[in-house]
Amino acid sequence: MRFTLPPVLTPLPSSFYERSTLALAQALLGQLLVHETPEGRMVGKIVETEAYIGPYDKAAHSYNDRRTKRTEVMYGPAGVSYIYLIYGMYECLNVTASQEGKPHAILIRALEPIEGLALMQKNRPKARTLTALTSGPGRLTQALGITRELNGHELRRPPLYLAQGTHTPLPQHQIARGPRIGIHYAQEARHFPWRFWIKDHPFVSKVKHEPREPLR
DNA sequence: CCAAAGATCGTCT
DNA sequence: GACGATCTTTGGA
Repeated sequence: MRFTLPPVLTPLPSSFYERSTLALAQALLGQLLVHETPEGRMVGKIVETEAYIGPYDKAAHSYNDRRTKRTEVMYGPAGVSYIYLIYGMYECLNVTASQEGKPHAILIRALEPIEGLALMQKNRPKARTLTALTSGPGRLTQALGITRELNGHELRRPPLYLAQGTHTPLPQHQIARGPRIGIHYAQEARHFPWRFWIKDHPFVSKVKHEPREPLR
């Protein structure tokens, strides 16, 4: 580890979430996701996000006001976890956004591991490279041990919360944006540039990178 | 009740 | 680049 985090991290306040969904998707870049478990604390820096803006976004679970048991937390206040199972196998973590009644959410797509690397590896024995540990929405939840049990959790207290990153907010020139991943079915919405990532960051998912160091 | 599809990932060719 | 794993959610009969 290149640097050490303080033993106590302070959760971001609720005011952090009070901004437009697209602004929040960018503000989340560089912030820390913290999961405290009996086995230890794991911390990752958020490097990639995607916004889902319910009512008029065909890629969103809440499109066309599809209010169901699953999407219920999207309709609540901002700063709450929305965690669902995808493809019968992987959990995806979102942060709810916008005001109550507006079903917006931001998918966390990739992290850079900051603390608890050994525990993450234990949680994800299939990862053969360092980036395969947390680069992808299904990968990062597995690495940090985040499951649907934490759905609906307010992300301002243990065991799962967000904390301020060291160089945030990031300067605009370090932020890239483009179409979202894996939503080919969403017709016109698949072109919306609602995916954000830290430019040239090696942990961003689904892009060509330099060859990886093997992870033993 | 049943069928279909999915905000993914690892493995194999 | 293709394919299968795996199971919940959803919508329609």
